[in-house]
Amino acid sequence: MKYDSRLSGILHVLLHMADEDVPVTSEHLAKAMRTNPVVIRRIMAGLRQQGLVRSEKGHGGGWRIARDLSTVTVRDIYEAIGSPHIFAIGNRTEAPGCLVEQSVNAAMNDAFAEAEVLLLEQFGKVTLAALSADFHARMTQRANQCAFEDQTDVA
Amino acid sequence: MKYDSRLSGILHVLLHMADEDVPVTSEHLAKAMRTNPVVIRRIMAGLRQQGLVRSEKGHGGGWRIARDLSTVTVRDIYEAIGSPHIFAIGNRTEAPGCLVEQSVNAAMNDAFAEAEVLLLEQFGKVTLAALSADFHARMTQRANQCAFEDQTDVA
DNA sequence: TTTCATGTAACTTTATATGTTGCATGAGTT
DNA sequence: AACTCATGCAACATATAAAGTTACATGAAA
Repeated sequence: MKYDSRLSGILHVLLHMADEDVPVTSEHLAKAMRTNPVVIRRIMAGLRQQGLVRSEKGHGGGWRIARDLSTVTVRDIYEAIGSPHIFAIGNRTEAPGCLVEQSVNAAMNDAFAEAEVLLLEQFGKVTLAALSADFHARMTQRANQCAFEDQTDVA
Repeated sequence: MKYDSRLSGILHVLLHMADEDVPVTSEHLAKAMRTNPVVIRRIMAGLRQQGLVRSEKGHGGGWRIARDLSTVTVRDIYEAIGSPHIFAIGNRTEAPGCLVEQSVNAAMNDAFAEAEVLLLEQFGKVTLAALSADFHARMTQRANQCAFEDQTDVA
């Protein structure tokens, strides 16, 4: 199955950025995430529009987080990237005139709607600050690996 | 966006079948759903393994529902087709050694897990009998169109 | 003015759900 | 027995969207 990994990818990138005092380049982030700099820019472009990150060109340029981590939730990020569809299994829409289809869709939509509400509530409870704290807790536990710089080789 | 429409497609097909006393051919179902008979057979093959439907070859053959509609829930169907992934947005798994990734995944997985439980609970409450009843209620309301046979032209 | 980094459009690749063809198998009909 | 109809199934083709890539323009710092 194929996933739209933008959300977790973005969270990943933001947490890496949060641990840097200087702007981080797309290339650096791309290496850490084993992807392409352009993909990073594409992801970040949307977030910049929402004021979540800033970009700087030229020497010493790169990406910086624009807001306090404690004021941004996973839900904010989700909405900043355009609230993509959450579910992989959806309703057929090919025969909207069919009453059977309408009955099925009605039942399914109710279920999906409730699950979506719950999921977004959960997302709303998780701040980037909390994620960062969790990450640092893991870091001290296993003081061995990771940290952003290592990602070039490891991640 | 692209959906895995198997679940709603199957529900659709089953409800159509439920309204027929004789076996329904793959070709008939395919026309009703504007798809290919082979696609129908592919879908139904899994359900037959679970004992939800029966198939008969040759003259007068086709598909028949094997169980009482009131004993089958949407959740049963979902599980019968192999419990496909529910969410379109998932976790990256490309850097499992990265602690940032682990933190992100942990938080996301919790949220997803809760939403999944809720969704499946909802699915478990909806029987095929209930869906069928809802369909028939719509039928009597708008007595004009639909019914299975019409699907050849309309649906 | 050279270097470095983002900005963006256009294109390519890849994954996968879906659609299609062809033929084998088995059940009923004539 | 021969014929027709339907499923069973493998193999191949198509469509679509995410992800990756290339190329070049723009702007900032050295």
